Amino acid sequence: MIASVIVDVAAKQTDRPFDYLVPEGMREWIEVGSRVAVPFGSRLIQGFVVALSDTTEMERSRLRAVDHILDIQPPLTEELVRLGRWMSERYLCREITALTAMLPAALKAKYDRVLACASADVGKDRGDLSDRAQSILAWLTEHGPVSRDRVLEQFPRSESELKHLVREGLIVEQQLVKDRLQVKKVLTVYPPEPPEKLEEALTQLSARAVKQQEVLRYLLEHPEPIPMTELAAVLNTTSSAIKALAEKGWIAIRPAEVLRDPYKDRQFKRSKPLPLTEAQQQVFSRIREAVESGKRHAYLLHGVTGSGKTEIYLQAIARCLELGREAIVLVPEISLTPQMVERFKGRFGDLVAVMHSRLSHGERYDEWRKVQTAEAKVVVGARSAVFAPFRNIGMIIIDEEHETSYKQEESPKYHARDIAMWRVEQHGATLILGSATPSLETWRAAIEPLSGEPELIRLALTERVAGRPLPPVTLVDMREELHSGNRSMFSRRLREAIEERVRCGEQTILLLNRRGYSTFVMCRSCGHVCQCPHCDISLTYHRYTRTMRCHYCGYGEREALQCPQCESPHIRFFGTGTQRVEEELVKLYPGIRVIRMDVDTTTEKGSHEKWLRMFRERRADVLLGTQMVAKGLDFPYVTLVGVIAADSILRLPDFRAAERTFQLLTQVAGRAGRHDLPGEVIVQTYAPEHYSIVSASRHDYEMFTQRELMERRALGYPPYSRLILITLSHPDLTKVMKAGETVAQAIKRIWKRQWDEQAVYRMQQTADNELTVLGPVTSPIPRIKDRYRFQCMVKYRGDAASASAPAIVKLAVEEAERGGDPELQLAVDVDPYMMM
DNA sequence: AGCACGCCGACT
DNA sequence: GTCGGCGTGCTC
Repeated sequence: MIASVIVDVAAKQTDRPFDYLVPEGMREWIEVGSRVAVPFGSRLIQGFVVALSDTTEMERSRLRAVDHILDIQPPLTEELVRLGRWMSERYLCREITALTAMLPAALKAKYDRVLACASADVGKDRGDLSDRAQSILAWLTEHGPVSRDRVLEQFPRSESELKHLVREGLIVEQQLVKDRLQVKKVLTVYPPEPPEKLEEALTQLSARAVKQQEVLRYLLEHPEPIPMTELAAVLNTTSSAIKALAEKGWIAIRPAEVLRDPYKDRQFKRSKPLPLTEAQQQVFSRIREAVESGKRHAYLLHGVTGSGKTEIYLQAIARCLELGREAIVLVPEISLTPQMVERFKGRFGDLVAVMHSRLSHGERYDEWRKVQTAEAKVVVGARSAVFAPFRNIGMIIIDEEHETSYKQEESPKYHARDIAMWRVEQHGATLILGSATPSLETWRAAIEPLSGEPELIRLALTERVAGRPLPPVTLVDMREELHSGNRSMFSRRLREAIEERVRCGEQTILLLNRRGYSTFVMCRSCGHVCQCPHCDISLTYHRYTRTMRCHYCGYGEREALQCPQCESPHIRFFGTGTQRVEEELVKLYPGIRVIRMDVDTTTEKGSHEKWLRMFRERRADVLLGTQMVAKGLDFPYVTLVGVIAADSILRLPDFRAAERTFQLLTQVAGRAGRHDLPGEVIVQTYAPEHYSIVSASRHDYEMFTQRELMERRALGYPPYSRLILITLSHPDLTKVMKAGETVAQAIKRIWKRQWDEQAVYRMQQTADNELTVLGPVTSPIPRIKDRYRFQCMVKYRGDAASASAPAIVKLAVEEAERGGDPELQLAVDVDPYMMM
């Protein structure tokens, strides 16, 4: 039997399967998806089995054998292996990169080499060896098998000596492939078999050993193994009483493996399905029918904030579970709050596995294990949960479908929506994309299909549950504020509104868009802005450390006290950071209780939840923060939402800037007045007439979409085309420009060749096909870490172009790489979100 | 990506 | 004459 293996080396030359013999005894264990250790060159590395067969293209004598299998159960399914292949073609990444992205980090390989003396007397009478070699041998004899790194620590720079000793056969080297996984063990009490033996112990026990008697009686009644701390807790005693029994030999205490459960100490109130409104009911029956059909269906669930989408998800999942199938729910990282988890755990209890980045590696692995072993049937998680290794998926839900965090910005640069579409197809499952403000790509797929049937069917929820109205939105023109002499960042309107809430004990959420308004340091006398010497980016001011830092390369320097250019002392930081807003708030209303949530205050584990809990318990008047306060939060006493500067993203050089502005404003507006108290939203802006701001203030998605689609169509941007961004970087400016030119030319040439060759095929195409290359042009950040950056943008539309664009780009990039310049770096982003 | 192999200059 | 610098090419 031959196993084709994708090896754990993310390089172009090794990005293909390598064939290995499967030893006799391994045949019944090895599967497609198995993680194996294989010899590769002179080392032993990890790999994934992607195919099993009886044939190979290789000369059989040249094959080596699989060393061993690394898991009892394969971590990948056959479906996920195929998905990996597809991703590598679609996103132009290495196959191993795609496969690794599907697994918890705990399964990432760790390599270790262990050295030991070949025999005990090996160092004796070897006058031919160097002194150092002899002392290494002596040391190894004493310390036994030791990792190679440890030996090198003890004897620095002795690599060649070690190699020599191994070759001479004096030292044996063993290579290990391990994972980063730490299995958690707790001391567990094991009663004897049969437990009746304990009765004898009871008679022999001293009458004074009350606690020990209690322990025995408890174990007689509950003879299953129990963690020692838990036993001690139930009986209100300490481990010493239990240990005493173990010492007498009546019971055994052994460490046992446990799965970490990050939510084990929390009680989840069991919830029952809520009655649905008529609108909800209509939507639900459509989805239920789809799930019951067992065929692929895809829906856009377009519901205003507070329209009860989550309840529909819950009931649809319940139906899915009844049919014996599994469900995946994706939620943006930022809204994966305890509240959110509680809703799912409350309904489905232990059938739910939760996956998000705030879990430790171990916790994450254990949640993943629950899915793998089919102990869990529902996964609620952020982006990467779309790879949950289920075998019979009935439904995938992507909540807040428009969120940009579904796009991974590192390789593999996948979009969870694409992956979900692919998997739904494989499983004959139902896909639900939920949003109040669908992305334009999704909207168009539902409303304005390119040809024939729409890819998505739109289901709408236009009313909030219980008929609560959407809060009125007031736009405040900040230019007018300035003209009438108000130079503070708060308009009079917002100031009064906050004051009123504080007075009557209600709460306020304040949103500050930090992007585009970061705190740069500028000289007021000559206008000089402090910049990073390695990147073309202004430095960001950090108040507590009194430093200026570069967000791209980490460069930092002391705060400038005078202008480096004109030596004026009038240098200070600018921009509206959350800290400044907080300061001004406190100045305006002494004693006001403000919770500030931004990167600075939420890095610590659990701090995010801590702040939100504080706010929920009304121990603060104002919750002030960046984007993270805009999403998904639900606080009954919040009756005011203020947006400090609505248009800060609007000016970014990004064709999605208007869409992002609209989405953010709509989301944040939805935070007010979600319960019995009516809400109000105040939006401060310098562009009160911009359509994204006007339509958001009217809660009018269609008005926005209509206008925005017009703009996109006129400029040929997505969803009327698709993009591939190629970024090139090099320390040498001329070389990167030249490489960019090579790539652009190659793409044009290959496309033209295909076009000519496929003239017949083209005739059959109904949609017009087009593929153009923009650039090379300087990247929006022209230099990072002393490397110059250029980019080419490939823009294409039509079926034929869409089918071949990634492959064309791949060929072109390979052509540029063949130039052989090791300093040249190329990065490809298919369907990019960040144009930087 | 590692790692071995191999071919040239500076040392015991 | 050997050690060790890093350029080349391969890994089933």
